[in-house]
Amino acid sequence: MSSASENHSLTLLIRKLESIATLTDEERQAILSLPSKTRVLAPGQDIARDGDKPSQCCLILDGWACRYKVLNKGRRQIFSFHIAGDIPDLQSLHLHTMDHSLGTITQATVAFIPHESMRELTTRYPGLAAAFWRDTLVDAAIFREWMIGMGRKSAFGRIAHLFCEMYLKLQAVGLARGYRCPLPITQIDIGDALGLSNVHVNRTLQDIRGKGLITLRDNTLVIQAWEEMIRTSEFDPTYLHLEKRAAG
Amino acid sequence: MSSASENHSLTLLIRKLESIATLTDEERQAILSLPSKTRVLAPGQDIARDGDKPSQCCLILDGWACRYKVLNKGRRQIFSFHIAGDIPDLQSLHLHTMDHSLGTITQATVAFIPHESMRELTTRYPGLAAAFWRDTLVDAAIFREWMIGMGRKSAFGRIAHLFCEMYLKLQAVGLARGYRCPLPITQIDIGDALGLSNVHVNRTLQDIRGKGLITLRDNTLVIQAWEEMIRTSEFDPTYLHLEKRAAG
DNA sequence: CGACCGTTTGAATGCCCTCAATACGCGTGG
DNA sequence: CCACGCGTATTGAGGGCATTCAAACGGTCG
Repeated sequence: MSSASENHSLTLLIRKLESIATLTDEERQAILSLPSKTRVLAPGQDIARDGDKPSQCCLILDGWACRYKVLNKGRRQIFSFHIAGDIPDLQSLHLHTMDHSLGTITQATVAFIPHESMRELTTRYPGLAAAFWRDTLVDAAIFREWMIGMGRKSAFGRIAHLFCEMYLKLQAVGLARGYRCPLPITQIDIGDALGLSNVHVNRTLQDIRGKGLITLRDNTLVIQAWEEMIRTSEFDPTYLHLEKRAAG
Repeated sequence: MSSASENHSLTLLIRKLESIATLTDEERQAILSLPSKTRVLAPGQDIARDGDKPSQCCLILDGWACRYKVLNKGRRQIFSFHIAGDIPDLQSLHLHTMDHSLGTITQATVAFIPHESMRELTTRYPGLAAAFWRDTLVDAAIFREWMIGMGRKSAFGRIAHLFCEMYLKLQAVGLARGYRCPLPITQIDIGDALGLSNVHVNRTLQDIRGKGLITLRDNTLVIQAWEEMIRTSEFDPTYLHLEKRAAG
């Protein structure tokens, strides 16, 4: 939590924003001077809960998180998975009441940034406001793509599509290469994200594995047949709006 | 298309923004001086298509539109329905390539505003940028709610939830009252929005009607048992983030 | 009137769910 | 060091919600 290490944390934010926008030196400097507090959170810990009115937002530095909502009878819907560089509750800057929860999946390191500072920053630097705005728009684009899956695709297509998406997202921030990436989520998580039962996720995974398209062991996913995966899942990366390649 | 009528059009935009934010006189004036061209579009006409790179965005003045994407074998997913006051392709301001299409459902009157003008406006007035940003965030919140439906709710719950949502959205802009609202969409549209076949939508509608919860005739929806509707569909309006009531 | 689109109904199928039990992996504690 | 607990993964069986295919009905428009 020293000033030095906090600046280092915010470098990750700069890198993320530069993967979707062009920043001036002044804007970069402004980001580095954001106040932030870094915390290490245990797996399965909530960062913000449905109904909360947060006064800060969080930048994920390491580990995985997800946004979700719990319904009655224990049903759960996961809306998104988040990795290093993401600000999963950026929306709370302008939607003051949380309409869902945000929690860690793995142990995670996160940096908290006060809303007040973010508001000053975006008011002063319209270019940064646009970059952050864009980030939330990509978020929404991913929601739409998941809607397609849940509305119109088979379990096979949904799971394959999710794997392609996560691989590209991780690759974009240098956390994946060679069709290999970490995937520290359970089959229950996958089911809750895609609207499937854990039983059916299991059977479908066996199907995908059996066709030789992927391997998935020890929280590591290897996509062995990329072309076939994107074909059967109708995956088109346009919606991720990855205009530039981040450094690996 | 006279200057006078265009200013009148933009009054609707001011009213919409004031339902989610507070504007200064200067900001209101700035919106009124936006250039715009008004067009009347036929039903089923595309405003922007998947893959397009629009240079303007559109404000709906009258009629209904929807965002959607077509997959192979004629499958279609509708992401959202839009009514007067909405700017359904506002995202194109910062995501330059359309990852889905936008089209009319009914005959519709829309005002087109150049991206360039929107960018100047949001750069100059951070408060307006925040208001527009907030609008896209509410959009995303609605996506999340639809994901819950498609992932975890029955056809009955999904349809009932959609009806509650559309009623409140219409009420917020003065287009509905007394649990009665226009609903100019086909059962096919409902199915494509909620991930159901038109056949099952039809049977489920009969079920909902049979229970005396609604009537739906001549493109008019009447919610006869609001409490029961929100209970069975687990509808909680928080996600719409309607902080203020717009004038009726 | 005929064409067309949306609605309605029937029948058969199927994808996925629920319930249930077993197996596996891992960390904790005896 | 092994037993135990716990969460996850796996397998089996049965059932249900929703789908697909098909056909008939109804309203609107040219």
